[in-house]
Order: sequence, then C-alpha cells, then structure tokens
Amino acid sequence: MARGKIQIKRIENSTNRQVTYSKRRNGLFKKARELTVLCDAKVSLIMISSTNKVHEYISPSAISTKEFFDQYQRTSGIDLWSSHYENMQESLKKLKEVNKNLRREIRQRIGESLNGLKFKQICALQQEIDESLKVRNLEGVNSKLENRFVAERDHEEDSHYGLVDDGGEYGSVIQFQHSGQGLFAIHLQPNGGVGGGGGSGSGSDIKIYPLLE
Amino acid sequence: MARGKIQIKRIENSTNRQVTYSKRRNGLFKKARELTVLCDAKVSLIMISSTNKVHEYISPSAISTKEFFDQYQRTSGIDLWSSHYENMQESLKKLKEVNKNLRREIRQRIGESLNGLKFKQICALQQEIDESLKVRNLEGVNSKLENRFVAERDHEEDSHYGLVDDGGEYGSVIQFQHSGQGLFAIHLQPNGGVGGGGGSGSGSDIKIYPLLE
DNA sequence: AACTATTTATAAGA
DNA sequence: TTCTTATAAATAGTT
Repeated sequence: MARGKIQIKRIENSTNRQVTYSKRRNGLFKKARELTVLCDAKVSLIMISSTNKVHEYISPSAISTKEFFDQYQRTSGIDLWSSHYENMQESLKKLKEVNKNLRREIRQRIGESLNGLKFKQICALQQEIDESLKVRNLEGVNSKLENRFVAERDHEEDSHYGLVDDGGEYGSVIQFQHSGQGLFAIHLQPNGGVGGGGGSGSGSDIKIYPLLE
Repeated sequence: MARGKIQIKRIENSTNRQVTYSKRRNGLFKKARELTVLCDAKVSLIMISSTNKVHEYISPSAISTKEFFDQYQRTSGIDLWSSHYENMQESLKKLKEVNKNLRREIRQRIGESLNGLKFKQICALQQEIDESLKVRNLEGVNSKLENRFVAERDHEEDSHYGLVDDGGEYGSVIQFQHSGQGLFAIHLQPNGGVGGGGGSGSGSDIKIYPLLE
C-alpha cells in the first residue's frame, strides 16, 4: 500500500516476508486495540509466524485469555475444549470401571463359593449365629450401624453418594444397610488347628462380621 | 481517519459505535487475511461486540480452531484448558471418594460387629467351615477364584487397576485374593426359624461365601 | 449502504 | 531493525 501496489499472495523472499510480517503485525495490533477502545468490544488476536513465533493481543476488558474464550464459547456455541476433555473422560471411565470391578469382585467373592457346603453344617452355622444375635440384642448390630450411617449421611448431606453416578450399586449398599437382613462374615485366622471344643488365648483370633449383599 | 481525525476513545453514540464496529471489523478481517497469505502466518482473530455478537476469522492453514489453539499453547506455553479441567477433576475426586467410601463401608461392616460372639460358638463355626473346605478340595474356592483373576488381569493388561489411583486399597483386594486366607460370609435368609437340626427344602436357603478382608 | 475527503498504513528504499 | 516517504488503503462523517 505504498510505493506501488502489491498482489495479495505469499511473499517468496524470506527476509521480505518477515519484514512485512513485522510491519503488518503491528498494524493489525494497533487496529485491534483501536477497535477495542472505540467500540467497547473484546478482541483476541493471535498470530503465529511462519517461523512459529507467537504474538498475541487480547483486549484488556477480557481480563484473561481464558475468560475471553469462555465467553467466546458461550456466545458461539463452539466447544474448543471437548477433545481436551477426552483424556479426562477416559480417566473417569476407568475409575468407574475400577469402582464397578470392586463391587463385582465383592459380589463374586460373596456368591461364588461354599455353595457346596453340606446342608447340615449350614443349619448348624445359622443356629449358632442366630443365638449369638439374641444374646447381643440391646447393643445390636443393626441399630448401631444404622445410627452411624444416618448420622454420617446427614452430616455429609449425601454428597458423596449423590453426585457421581455409581451405577446404582453403591446406593443399594445403603439400602441393604437398613434392611436388617442377616448376612455375616467369619474370619478364620490362618494359624491352623483351632481344633476341638475348648480353647486357648483370647477370642480375638476369630472374628465374625456383618456383610452387605 | 477520514473527514477528520478521531480520538481513540469509546464512541458514546451507540449507533455510531455499531457502525464503526462494523466497518473496522471488516478492515481488521481483511488485514488478517492479507497477513495470512502474504506472510504465510496463522492468525486467529475473534471479536465480541458490545452487543455480545461474535465474529471470528481463522486462517485456513490452521485447519481448525482447535488445532490452532493446540499450536498456540505448544508454542506459547500458555495452558488455556487447565481451568476447564477443574470441573472434571472435581468429578474424578468425587468418584474416588465414592470408591473410598465403598471400600470403607465394606470394611466397617466387616469389622464392626459380632465381635461379641461367644468364643465357643466361634470355634464351632470355624470347625464346620474348615471341614467343608476339606470336603471340597479339588474344586476349591481359592484355585478357582485365583484362576479367574489371573486370566482377567492378563486379558485386560492391568488397565483398570493400574491407570487410576485407587488409594492403594483395591490393589490390596487383589493381594488378599492370592493369600488364600479363610474369610467367609454366611447369608441367613430372613425367613425366620430354620430352628433345629434337620431341614426341609433345598440347601439354597442359606449361602456361605468367601470374603475379602 | 455509498460516497469521498482525509487520515492511516505500508512497500520499497535507505 | 528502524526511518523515510510516496502511494495505496481505510475510514469518519455525510448523504
């Protein structure tokens, strides 16, 4: 635009190209600034030269590039970030998978064994536990646990149950909590022969636990 | 810049401001296009008017806005996305929390009850289960479960265990799997009195399960 | 949206 | 790079 008109096409001479880039870049920045002030507009202008150098102008009213692009997206409906979410979506998915596996594993461990136990033995087992429960009625398991859970839930406002999709399985754990069914676990220490009736040592060698379904 | 010089300050007359915005916006776009072609540069120019309308130019060589900003970030070192990750980080955190709560809950259910069971009863229980295990040696619980797990892990290349931080607790579940300790669960159906020794119906009323610690 | 007097931007040269 | 300057382009105010 001076000393002769030019064609708008790539400047082949590299030096020349750089010089022109520098001059016009400044011109563009100036215009962008002026637009910002004159018209109360927000402007983001980013240039990457053929030598890969970045120059950027962002209007002060936009406060930050981040904020600018927030507004840009809100207004344009264009989602610049979605692909950046993908990695994280992946992580979320995997964490959910772990979650699911954890639950499934527990379920499988619970369900997949000792089905072959002799019926008589099972009856005996149940009777024993039944008795044990009757003995411990006032400080009963259910009421104790229930109290603890209600308190905890109230305190944390359900936040860690409600906010993330847990496939509906964690919720059911809570439900079971209140159903008061008799599901228990027995821990047999690996110290081999506890053998016959009587016993040595304290009762802490063996534990029996309530369990979820 | 014509018919009189102007001051670079906000144009108070709204109509005037819009007209100027429109004119200068086009000028800026033209300059941006020219720079792109002449200097082989990449340019992103986004304008948001005071009436919140968005106008955008992005140089064709950049293929897409997304790609442009990828390069922008690579070159400038500015991370536009990090704050966008925050929401998702939040979700991840909450999911981990759920995961943790799930595990803790199970632990608590396992550990917090029936400790008061009479020692004699516990001994009897252990004996029964011990016996049952001896009977079922070939199709034993441990080998069966272990096989399943090894296969599963090999197949999925540890991906759902290794890639997401699970607080080290899920991993320990796996470990326990291989320890072969005797931890079991007994499910007592809520149908009340199974009472004495003998029994009616099939053995499916009562289940005994292996359990994790 | 057009016109056009002027201001601004800038290509080429130094 | 920066300055100079002739000239092209952009545009403020007007219609």
